[in-house]
Amino acid sequence: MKATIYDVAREAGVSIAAVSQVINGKGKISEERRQEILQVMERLNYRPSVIAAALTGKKTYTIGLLVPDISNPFFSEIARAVEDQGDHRGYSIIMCSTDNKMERAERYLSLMLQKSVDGLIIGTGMENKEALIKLMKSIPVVMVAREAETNLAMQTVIVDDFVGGSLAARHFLELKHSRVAVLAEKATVSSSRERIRGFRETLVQAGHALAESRIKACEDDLLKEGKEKALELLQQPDRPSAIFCCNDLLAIGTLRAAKELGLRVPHDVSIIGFDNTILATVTDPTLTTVAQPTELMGKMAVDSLIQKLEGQPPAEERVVLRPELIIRQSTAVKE
Amino acid sequence: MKATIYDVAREAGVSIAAVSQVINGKGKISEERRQEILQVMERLNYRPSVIAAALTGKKTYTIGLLVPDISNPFFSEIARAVEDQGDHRGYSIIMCSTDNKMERAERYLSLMLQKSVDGLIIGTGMENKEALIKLMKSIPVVMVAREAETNLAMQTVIVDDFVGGSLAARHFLELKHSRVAVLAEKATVSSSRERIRGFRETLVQAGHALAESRIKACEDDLLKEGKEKALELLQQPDRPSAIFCCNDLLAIGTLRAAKELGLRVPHDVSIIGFDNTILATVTDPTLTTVAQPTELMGKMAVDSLIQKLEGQPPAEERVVLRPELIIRQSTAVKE
DNA sequence: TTGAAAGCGATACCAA
DNA sequence: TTGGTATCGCTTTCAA
Repeated sequence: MKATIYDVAREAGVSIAAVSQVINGKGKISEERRQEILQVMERLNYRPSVIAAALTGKKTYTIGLLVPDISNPFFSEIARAVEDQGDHRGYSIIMCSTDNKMERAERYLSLMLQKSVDGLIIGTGMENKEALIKLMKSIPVVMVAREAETNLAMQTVIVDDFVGGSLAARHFLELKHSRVAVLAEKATVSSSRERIRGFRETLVQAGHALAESRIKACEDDLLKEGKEKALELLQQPDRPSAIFCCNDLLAIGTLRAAKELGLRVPHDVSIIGFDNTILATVTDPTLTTVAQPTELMGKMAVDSLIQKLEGQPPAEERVVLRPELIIRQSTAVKE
Repeated sequence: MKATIYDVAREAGVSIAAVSQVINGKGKISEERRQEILQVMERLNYRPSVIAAALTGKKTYTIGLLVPDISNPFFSEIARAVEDQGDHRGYSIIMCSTDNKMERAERYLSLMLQKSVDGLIIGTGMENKEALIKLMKSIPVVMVAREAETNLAMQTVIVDDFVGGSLAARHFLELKHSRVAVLAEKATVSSSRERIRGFRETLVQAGHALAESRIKACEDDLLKEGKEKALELLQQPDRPSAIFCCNDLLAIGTLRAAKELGLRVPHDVSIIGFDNTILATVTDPTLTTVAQPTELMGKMAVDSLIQKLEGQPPAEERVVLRPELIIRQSTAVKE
């Protein structure tokens, strides 16, 4: 069996209180006793139980991370950054893929609460405002890469999606594309909405319109549905000469649709993605995409959460990072 | 504050024991009382604390998952499968990226033990045999996608890496390539070793050799180092006409190296990857690769672990799945 | 069928 | 400085 604090105390001939003190480095203890106890701990290969400590009010040093899908490269990159910074600060990460399903998200949230995680990093939509508000009363939360759907004050680390969409539109305009379309995630995904808004507004300012029929949204399997919807867009009368995709996965679906229709990218149709995941660098052609500072976002989210956990003065509430357009081969001047 | 079992008991006018019984559905309780208590629990929005329950000997319903890197698509796909099946069976997943560093792995392991996870799924190398043996005495472990480096009996869900390497070699041979090279992960990674062994053996049986100088290994950043080492291989005198890469990331590095040298794939050099991640489907050209049944592996690892946790008769100890060669565009008959 | 009480492993307060 | 002890929230005998 694993050694407990009692075993250590007995072996060392002291009280458990003494042992607890050396574990936590608090209280007064003679250096002599401390060393003795330390040795016994070593000998017994003793490791204090986080569970037991948590029961007395200490933290579990565990953070819950909610994302739509850990196997989506964007989120696995976020997850890696979160894990690294968490580890660095002494916290472990429990991962939860919600598939953008509110039901899954809520089940996971309730579970995280039961498991007494110290805090939550949420990178998935939270449509249920009330649930979020209630949640925040019981546990510190920071949003990452997604906006909270409430007007509640809450820590958020995000990229400026509006600007991101605008960047994409401007690039298309510079390349003389005005007959454009958008492939997005479903409307409940806040980041997609903002990206579209930025995209459209920039278009409108330049005197162009973006009809609703030129926007298609995908529910679930981004790759598969993305291709299907892209196929629809590319077969519309007066085919768009450029498509803005709200993430790299969708852009790949579009790439495939174009190929299937015998359209050349960027010659016949230009494509812009979003996220700048590893995928964007390996496709054929490589993807012009709007980059998010993934690593930084993960790191800042963790720091922001831990700051809250440790009761330090909250830092900036909203951190809005700048997206950046990475121009590769999937975009070109309109023929 | 969160409601506790005491709150429920008081509100319902019963003892905490009674409440505990309805939580766990054990013991004898009149249906009437049960309903009353259930209602109070509902009203107080009571959720039993996993922490407290765990302290009394129950499980934490948490599994630790160790992989080299959660942002490597192969492992994020495994992770997703593990998470889904875990969730399905009522378990949460704590993720740990080890970067194939024994030091990180051991730190994480000790941490998982302190956090009282119920079991471990290990998908990263465990070079330290003794540590592994000791580990297995204190907690159920199943290996996934990696062989344990001990002769200890342990649950393992793996693909036949030897056959995988052999599949690659056979494909090259059929395409008349005999001047071949290998790009691998470092020698401590068991899967790479086996793949190379299978590759070489098949080559040898066909009367060809594979010189040590034709094998390069990467330590860390697979993409970056992969490209560097591939560059070296492709600049050797008597340049290899085909390269077998031990995973898709390395294959992409090789693709880049080839491009940098102005070599066309597959015209000038054929490339085979391993894993069949999403990456293999989007590259230019798309990658011929050896596929692993990722989803199945994740699922089986979880089932196997939970079976152990729940003290059921252990199923098969070693599950060896068959890899499959997926032929795409990165391989062709030698000129 | 119900409840009192003894742990589980650690923390922290209070005496000594 | 040290140690005794109540406590955290829950499970589990064991009597009643």
